[in-house]
Amino acid sequence: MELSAKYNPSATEDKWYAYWLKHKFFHSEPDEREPYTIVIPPPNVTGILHMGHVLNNTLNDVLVRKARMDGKNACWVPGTDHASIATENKVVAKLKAEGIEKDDLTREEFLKYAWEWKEKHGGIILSQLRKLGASCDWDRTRFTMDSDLSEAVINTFVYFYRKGYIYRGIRMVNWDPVGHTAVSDEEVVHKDTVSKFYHLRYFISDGQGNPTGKYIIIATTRPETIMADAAVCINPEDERYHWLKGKKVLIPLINKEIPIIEDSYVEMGFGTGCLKVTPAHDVNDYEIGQRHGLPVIDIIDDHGRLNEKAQILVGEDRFEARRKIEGMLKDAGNLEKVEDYTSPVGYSERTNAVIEPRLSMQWFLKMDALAKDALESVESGNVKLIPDKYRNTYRHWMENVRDWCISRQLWWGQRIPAYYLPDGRFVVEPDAEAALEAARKIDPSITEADLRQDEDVLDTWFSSWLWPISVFDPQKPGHPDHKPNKDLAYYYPTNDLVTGPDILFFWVARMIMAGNEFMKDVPFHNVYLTGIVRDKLGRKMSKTLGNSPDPLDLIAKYGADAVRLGMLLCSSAGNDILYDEAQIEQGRNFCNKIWNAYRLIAGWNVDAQAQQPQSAAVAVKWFGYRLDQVLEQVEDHFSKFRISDALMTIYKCFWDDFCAWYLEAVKPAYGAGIDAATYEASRGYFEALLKMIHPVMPFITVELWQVLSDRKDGETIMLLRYPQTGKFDAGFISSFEMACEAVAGIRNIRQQKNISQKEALTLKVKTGFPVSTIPVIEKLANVSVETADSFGETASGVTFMVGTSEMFVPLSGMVNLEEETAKLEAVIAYQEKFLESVRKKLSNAKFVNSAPEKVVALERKKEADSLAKIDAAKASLKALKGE
RNA sequence: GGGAGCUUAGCUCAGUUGGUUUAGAGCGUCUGCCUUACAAGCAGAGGGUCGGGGGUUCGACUCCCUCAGCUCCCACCA
Repeated sequence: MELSAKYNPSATEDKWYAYWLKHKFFHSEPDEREPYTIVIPPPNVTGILHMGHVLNNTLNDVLVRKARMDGKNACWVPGTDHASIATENKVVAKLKAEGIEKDDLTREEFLKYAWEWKEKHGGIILSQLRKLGASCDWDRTRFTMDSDLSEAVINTFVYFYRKGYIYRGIRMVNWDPVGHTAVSDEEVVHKDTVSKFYHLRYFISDGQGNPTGKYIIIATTRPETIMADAAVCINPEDERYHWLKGKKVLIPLINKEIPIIEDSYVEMGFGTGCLKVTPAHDVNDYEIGQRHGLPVIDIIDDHGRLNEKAQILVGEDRFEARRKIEGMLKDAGNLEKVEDYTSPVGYSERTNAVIEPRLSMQWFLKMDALAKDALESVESGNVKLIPDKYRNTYRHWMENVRDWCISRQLWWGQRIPAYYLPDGRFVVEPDAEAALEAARKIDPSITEADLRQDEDVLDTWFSSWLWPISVFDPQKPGHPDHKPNKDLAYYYPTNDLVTGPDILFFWVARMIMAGNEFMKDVPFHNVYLTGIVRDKLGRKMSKTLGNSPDPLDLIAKYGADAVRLGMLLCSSAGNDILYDEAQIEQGRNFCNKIWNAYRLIAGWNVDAQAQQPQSAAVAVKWFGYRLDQVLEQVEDHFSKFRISDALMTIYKCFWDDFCAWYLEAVKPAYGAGIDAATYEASRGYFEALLKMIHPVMPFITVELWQVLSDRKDGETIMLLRYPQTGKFDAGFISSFEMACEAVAGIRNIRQQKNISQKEALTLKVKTGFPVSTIPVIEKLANVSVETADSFGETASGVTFMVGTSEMFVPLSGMVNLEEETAKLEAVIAYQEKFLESVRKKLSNAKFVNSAPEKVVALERKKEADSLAKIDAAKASLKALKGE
């Protein structure tokens, strides 16, 4: 069989993915094995794959594939999130492009469009995950708006309502004027924003509504809201303004009279010390207003435009109004000055619109009890956050949590199951029928037509917090007493969750709450928090910067395995990842390395007559031990979620140990056959390595495993047991390492002296050097090794050290006396200095007395080794000089 | 404003209860090689006073204090 010198991923990936699907290798059903469960962080149903998904899902897949090969019943549940606000925005935008306004549609009509969009574009991301090799149990794919999952959400709402945790009330909420909905505190991103600080003159009223000549100056960033002012507030301690007490001032432009009030909230040192109080449009002002019984004048509508209550600039967008009112104030003589000012401004995470604090009727879920339990779950270690540093952040959040605003003024999502009677009272029931029944208990004359369901839907996270439960048993949420079905009983709690720290509170904390509430158990035990993928300059990936590559392009160019390896190489938990295409190239190069190792092995012909050369026997023995040693390290890394360390350990084992040393040591001469023992051992090692690499690089390992022997249809490497570590002889391994150092020493000499590898040399080693590995030195360095007590006439030749062993290569006529002398003198100088520092330590009584014996013994060994090296170098020097 | 974290080779990072030589890896760099598995490769080499300063200790990259720089999270100062 002719094999190309390069691995071609595109020829193999789709083929094997189809094979896996055909045989349902990813599918899991409860059985007697130990389960290993991961639920996918459900991507937005309309989302497309980006680098963050690649990182996250590669990590998930590595964990799942490893667990599967560890003999566990691995189940990775995939699915998508309906992402109410994001999806609704996309649908609105799409309709707008077609000339259809959402406002012109009924709820039903809009939802029809939305579902059409979902059917058409939804789930694209799931098919993209297949390109990446994700081993999800696709038969279990769920969507947060599947009818039974939606039911679970409604039941949960009813449950918490009956428990007294859900209430309705007028609150100052974060209004998103682009999404036309309230958003939760967590969905508001504060960013320092450059704006203007307007200093406005508010004239004192003469009591008849006319301005006197006196005025006060008020500093504000939002002059467009002055029409909603209800008072001007000063600090009661502020002597500068005592003369104002009891007076009234006039709002510029509309000349409305408002009182001066006093409240200690006002900082005397900030701004002018006078605060305009606008209860409808600022959280603090609202609270001041409450304390002083001020009216709430809401002058901004759902779209962020001034309404008729503003009296002026009606219909203008708030920012346009700000711009215009500046001129109006100036013309009217009310503008004292304008300064540049930077202040934190809240933005909507979803739409990036500036949040408008606004009073409205919303639904809230009480958080204190839920948060207390969720905090305990993490504090007790029942849920481990990896890395651990997030525990502090988590605690801080949980201890300061506020009630969760769960209603959204949207149509896409689960509609709140509250039904209003004509008189405004309401009932909360799972469906309209039950609602009617309940309503009739209040008023027997109520008919179906009298009941009106709440227009709002629930926050997306109010469905995704049930995800680890509802994907298995949608009956359970909302019914803590319901007996879990077979799946839920088997798979819950899940094992690990891989997600980004940005949704630690949105999602992770709330899943823990829901788990505690409905399952009396946490939803997972380990939360692996990835970093954010950035470009190599450290910038966040974004569409506007254009610095975000399309993962599918990368997969097409380098192969899925290369992309996976590239992402993982630099990803320690919790650290941001600086993405660089060079890492993907490294992944591709590794694929080629594996591929070519296979080409070598596959090209060997067994010679039944051939005896195993000693060099091969030594290498076979060594690599067996080495593999066990590496596996021990790999398992240790995996157990601590040090995925990139595990990966690098395997990478080096394959590239350095296996290819550079093992294969070179056992490789027969060109055209010669290989003995059967070495051949079988090599194939076995190669197969073991394929298994070790498989969780990270599923495609190439499958491709090669399938052709390594005759495989039957339905066989697969992905269900084989991961290699197990065994006892290894560490002493033999270090003897082999000494041999490798000797080889490197000779290669070095060859390079310096320009001696071809083909030219055989003699290597003299002192008695005591481990003889077992000498055949490997002879083969790899092309030398014949002689052992001797002393090197005798060493006048022409080069010495070097391997550890404390002295080595000598006779090279008549090629030795530069000065060079060799200088080298040896440098060694002696270095060692003497080192020896001095060691002896200083050893002569310190405090050190010898208080340091552990082990450490002291080590220092003594250092001393002895250093002495040996100095002696050897001095002897060589003497010989060199012919003394 | 409050809190957390980071600062180790040109780059990205390890460094696991303070002690395996005078600190490691991958990538990049430099030198020599197209040696019949692999030039996307092979062989070799160079590169760091562990951010600055102080302290604790027989011993500090590791613990404490302090200064500087960076990052993230939380936050209603108009």
